[in-house]
Amino acid sequence: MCGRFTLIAEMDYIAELFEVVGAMNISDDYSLPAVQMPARFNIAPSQPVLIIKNQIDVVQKLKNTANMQLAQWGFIADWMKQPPRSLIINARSETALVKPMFRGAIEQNRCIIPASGWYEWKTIRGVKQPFYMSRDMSKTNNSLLAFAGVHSRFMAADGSEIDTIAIMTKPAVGMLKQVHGRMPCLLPQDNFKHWLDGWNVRGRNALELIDDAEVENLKIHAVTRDVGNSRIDRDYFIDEIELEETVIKKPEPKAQLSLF
DNA sequence: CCAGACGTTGTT
DNA sequence: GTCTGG
DNA sequence: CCAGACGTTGTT
DNA sequence: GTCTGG
Repeated sequence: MCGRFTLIAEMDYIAELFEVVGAMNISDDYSLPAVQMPARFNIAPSQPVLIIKNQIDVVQKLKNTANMQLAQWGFIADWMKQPPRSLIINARSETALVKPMFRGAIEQNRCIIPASGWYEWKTIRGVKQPFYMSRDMSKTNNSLLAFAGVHSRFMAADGSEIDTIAIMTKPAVGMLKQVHGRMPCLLPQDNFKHWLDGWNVRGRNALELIDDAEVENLKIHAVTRDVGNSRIDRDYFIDEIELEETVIKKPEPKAQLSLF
């Protein structure tokens, strides 16, 4: 699945990638970047994430064009009176069309979450070893990935509003299966516009925009277990480490003794 | 009819 | 084991 | 997603 | 809001 990721690119570079959908990252008075975000090597659930979504309630000239903004990672449906007791960080693409929680958002409130890569943990001989998935720059000239997401504006009991998102997931394909059974849904740049168009593209058609071709251009490597602590964000979290060292150091767990 | 849920992930 | 915080 | 807490008392 | 269980 996708429960931790990175976004390392310059905001200008991200904005450039999303110019195809009209996202410009400028404020309403055109004087400043609308959103700034430092390089992030450990984006965790509950934190603010950068998203691209279509504007539906702004001035007419920007109606249904995309913009960049921040949203909280942890989906809260707009009809909920209270946030769910545990964070909803993912939405299964296989079932989102029929789930009460996601049905509205997959039809009308789709968004894109730009990412430089993501982490998955695999338990190897009792050690929870994180791996980092990112683009292999020898196979592509664009470092950014685009996760498919759903968005919801939640109004809390006190009247305050927050934008929330979940990242869509699907069964892992190709080499990703070696590490984990599920993966984030990826969108090619050509499909950004349709994915975001909740007016003209129905949910079932939007799901067909998810594309596995990008997996061929990914690389996977083991990284430090320090990344598990979401309170820490350091650039070395994405550095490749030798898997043997971390796994071999730990003693083999006691063999399971048969009771019979 | 009302009350209560509404989600995902993993499981050496 | 289970919940909370990030 | 993982890491870390998980409790009470009385207290200058 | 909408569905399920009782």
